[in-house]
Amino acid sequence: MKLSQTEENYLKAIYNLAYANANNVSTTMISEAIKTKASSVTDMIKKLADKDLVHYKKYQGVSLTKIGQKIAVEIVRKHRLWEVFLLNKLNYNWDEVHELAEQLEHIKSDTLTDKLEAFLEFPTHDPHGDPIPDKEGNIEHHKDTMLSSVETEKSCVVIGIKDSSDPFLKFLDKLQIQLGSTLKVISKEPFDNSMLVKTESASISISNQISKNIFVKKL
Amino acid sequence: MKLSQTEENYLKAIYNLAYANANNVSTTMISEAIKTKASSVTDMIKKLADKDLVHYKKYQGVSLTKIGQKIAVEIVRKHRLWEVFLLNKLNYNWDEVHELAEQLEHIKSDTLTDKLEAFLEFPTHDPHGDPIPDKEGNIEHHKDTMLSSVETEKSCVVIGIKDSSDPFLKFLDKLQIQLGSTLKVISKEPFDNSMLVKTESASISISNQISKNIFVKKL
DNA sequence: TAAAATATTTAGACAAGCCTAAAAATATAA
DNA sequence: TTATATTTTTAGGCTTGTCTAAATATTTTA
Ligand SMILES: [Mn+2]
Ligand SMILES: [Mn+2]
Ligand SMILES: [Mn+2]
Ligand SMILES: [Mn+2]
Repeated sequence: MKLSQTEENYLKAIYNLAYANANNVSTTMISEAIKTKASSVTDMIKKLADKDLVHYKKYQGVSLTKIGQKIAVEIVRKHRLWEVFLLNKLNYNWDEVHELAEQLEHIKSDTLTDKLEAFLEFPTHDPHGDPIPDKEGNIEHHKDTMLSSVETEKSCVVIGIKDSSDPFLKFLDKLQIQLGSTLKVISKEPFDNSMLVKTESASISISNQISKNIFVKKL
Repeated sequence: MKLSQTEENYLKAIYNLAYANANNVSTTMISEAIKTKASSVTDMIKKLADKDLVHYKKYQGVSLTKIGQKIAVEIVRKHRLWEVFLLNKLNYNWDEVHELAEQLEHIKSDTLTDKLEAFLEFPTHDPHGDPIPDKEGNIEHHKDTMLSSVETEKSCVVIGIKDSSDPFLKFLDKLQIQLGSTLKVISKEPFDNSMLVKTESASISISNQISKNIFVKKL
């Protein structure tokens, strides 16, 4: 099945939204993710349903079919591998790779992805800590431990970023927080759920908004 | 100026045709290169002329403007750098890289091409011996010595392939002729302009059709 | 140089993907 | 349980890039 870039982008958006929200994905959610109007989404959903890539009942939202899921995961795999390439080989920063990967993920080839993966020596995670699906589409998801749920006095290691938008990544750079950073929670403020955290280089106050977006592994 | 992939492909086609033919490029030639109908070409030519990328007078064919030329060379640069990447880093063969580079050349970024070039350690030629334009668009063209014009008893080194289509490249593989191969012309057949050539591994008869498509440097 | 052949352009149509405005369905609130 | 608000779909239209068929210009041939 040969899909257009646009169709691929819809599938990926539905995949990501379904993963973050479990249930059926609404027209409006997709329209926000893709930055188009809801009416355009309805049009596309019908096309995808005709191709058996999504389950669709009018007014009830969509979910991916087996095939749709498979294709979406392939795109995610390509996206994340290209991100690794851009960071490791071309020396981009982690806040620059996403936009380029959005383009590169649509390159069509039967062999490219696997060759790229081998060249990168089979990375397991992308620059934002997201897991890279294997050739067969298997993917090892994060356990959902967020920094916000770490107890006072406990230490943890940063293993992923939930919101990997440009500004957030740049902000983390300023705090000198990166994948692999060890953080110790000094104290928590019940008032606003902010926490005082000791990084390798400083003690900083982190709002709940931020600590809810950092995946960690407790030590 | 943000161009569509299609517009970029037209500019590149015009560039290549103009380079191979010197004068104005005809509608039909473009339609054959792009594999579309002449009427579609006329439409696109008008659009490109409106954007000042080509000079166009009805029925007189087109030529690139300064800006059009600049953009075309940038695309050629990207195409050839990606071909080097695919061959050197991902271990593709020289007959497989072109199709993928056709896609990769359209990736948009202010920084990607230069970073890729640096990563590849500033290659000067692509896998088919074609010169890679530099950042400023300067390009060192082949001197046009073809194998067909080498005299009997003289030796030469293969430095480029004029027709770098799949089947021709595969054929050269079979003959064990590659970039850098040393060839010695044993004899020439005036009858059909074929030649007997000694390669590193064998003596082979080469038709004029073939010897006209191999760039060489005389020794 | 006139007729025939070929090349190019125009006219009208279509699919993909998007939009706005309006209608219909669903969800929320009184 | 109605009334109101929100979401989703439909209807109709636009742009890009393509096509076929027909008209027009240029080139070749006689
Ligand atoms: Mn990304
Ligand atoms: Mn990522
Ligand atoms: Mn090529
Ligand atoms: Mn090439």
